[in-house]
Amino acid sequence: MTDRAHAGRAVAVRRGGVPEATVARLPLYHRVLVDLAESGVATVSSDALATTAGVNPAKLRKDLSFLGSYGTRGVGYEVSVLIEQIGAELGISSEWPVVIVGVGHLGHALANYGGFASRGFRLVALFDDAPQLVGTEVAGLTVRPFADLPAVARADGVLIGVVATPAPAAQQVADALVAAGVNSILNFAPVVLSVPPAVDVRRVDLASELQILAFHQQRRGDDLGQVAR
Amino acid sequence: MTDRAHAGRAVAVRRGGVPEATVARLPLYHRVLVDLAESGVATVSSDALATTAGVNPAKLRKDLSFLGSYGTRGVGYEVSVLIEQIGAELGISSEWPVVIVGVGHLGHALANYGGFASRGFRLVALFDDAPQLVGTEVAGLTVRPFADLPAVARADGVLIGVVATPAPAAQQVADALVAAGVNSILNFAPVVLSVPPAVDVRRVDLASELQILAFHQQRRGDDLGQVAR
DNA sequence: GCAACTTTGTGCGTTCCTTCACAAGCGCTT
DNA sequence: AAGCGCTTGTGAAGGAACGCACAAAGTTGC
Repeated sequence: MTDRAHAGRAVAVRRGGVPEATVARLPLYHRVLVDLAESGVATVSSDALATTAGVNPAKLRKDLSFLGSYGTRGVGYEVSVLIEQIGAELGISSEWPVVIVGVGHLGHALANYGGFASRGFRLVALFDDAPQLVGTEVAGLTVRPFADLPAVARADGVLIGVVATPAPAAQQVADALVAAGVNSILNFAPVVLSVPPAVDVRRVDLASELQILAFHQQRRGDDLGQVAR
Repeated sequence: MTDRAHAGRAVAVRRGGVPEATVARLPLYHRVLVDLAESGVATVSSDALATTAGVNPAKLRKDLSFLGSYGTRGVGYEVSVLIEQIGAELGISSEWPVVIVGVGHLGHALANYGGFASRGFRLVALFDDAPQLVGTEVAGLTVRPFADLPAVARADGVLIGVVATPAPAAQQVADALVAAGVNSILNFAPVVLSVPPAVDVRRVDLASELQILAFHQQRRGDDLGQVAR
């Protein structure tokens, strides 16, 4: 999973010491809960919520227990309360300024992704150096040349950046992001970024995901003595 | 019934028993190794490879040991051998036919992703029901109406599908994929898909990834006594 | 006010994963 | 051919995560 050993020893169950595995599931719970709320559901049991989210009920309860005790025995959880508590834990209350670098198809897709605001993010700028893109408007923002990054980053206090460039450009983009004070990077380029230890990088890679699926698929096939056609 | 039944524990580490955590890292190693090979590197030590991939050297060696013993003590690993062995384990040798449903910006980005062929995948069809898209050519393929899915899936033996539609359409797309014999789904839509137990779904969600980053960012800020924003 | 019922919160055993540390093995040098 | 330096492969220890199972705690109905 993640071997981002944050602070090394801080993982102990201190105040706010939510296990990494739990953190990774909180956004999922949040999403499911918001959907429930929109469907008019006011209260939900751990069993029902766990089924919807596709996890084990006991695991769900334990995850939620790290945030505090917000359930009512015999009844369940109030959806709105959970949404608020998970949101608080994830920092949705504050509004994180985010920049996207690279406005190809992927950058477009990300920029037009509707869920930024409702999840605590504000897209503040799009960068790309392609002349035919600079100056055009995408998702209500004007695409700016990458050279503008430092100014924007400092002006808006940007700490989170998304790399959606082709692989060859990714490393130097990351370097520039780090130099501009960004220390959380979401990397969609199929390369391993080299950054200072203080910078947190998450990598999202289509091919890796497909290969993991293919591995399981292959194993299933082997078990049945079948051959992938 | 399987080896698992009459084997206490050792067999779990035997042929085909690669731990899930290791499987998730193999594509990363593969990618790094291919990059090394293209740079003309012929041999690499676990330390060097681990540094490049950003993992612990011992973990890397243990991961590789599940595939067999392909290193030379005192020297390291031959890059080409590792690429081949990891490829074999991941099923890169065979060529998995893949379909993408949804040809918006994200679908475009995925379709134009160059790494399919080199990683054992062959993109066989793109589906979208938008009239202005059907019939157009994307990434060398003609976009087809979603109704064509069953025919294509059976003709090509498609077992892996990518959902790149907006959230509201995702569930029914998934249902159709399953009905057409697809049992590995990569889901980019921000919803939890409900599928039969035999179907393997992996979810890739921009917002979740950002929220995990934000959580760590927030925790770092808290540690320093800072306030977000 | 009490009993029956429901659901949470969690202690505990189990499994999985990670990391350390070192013996075994290989090539190079002398 | 023997010793030296380097790197792999892995035993073992320590953590982290999972999930069962149940007591605690609340609600509902009478």
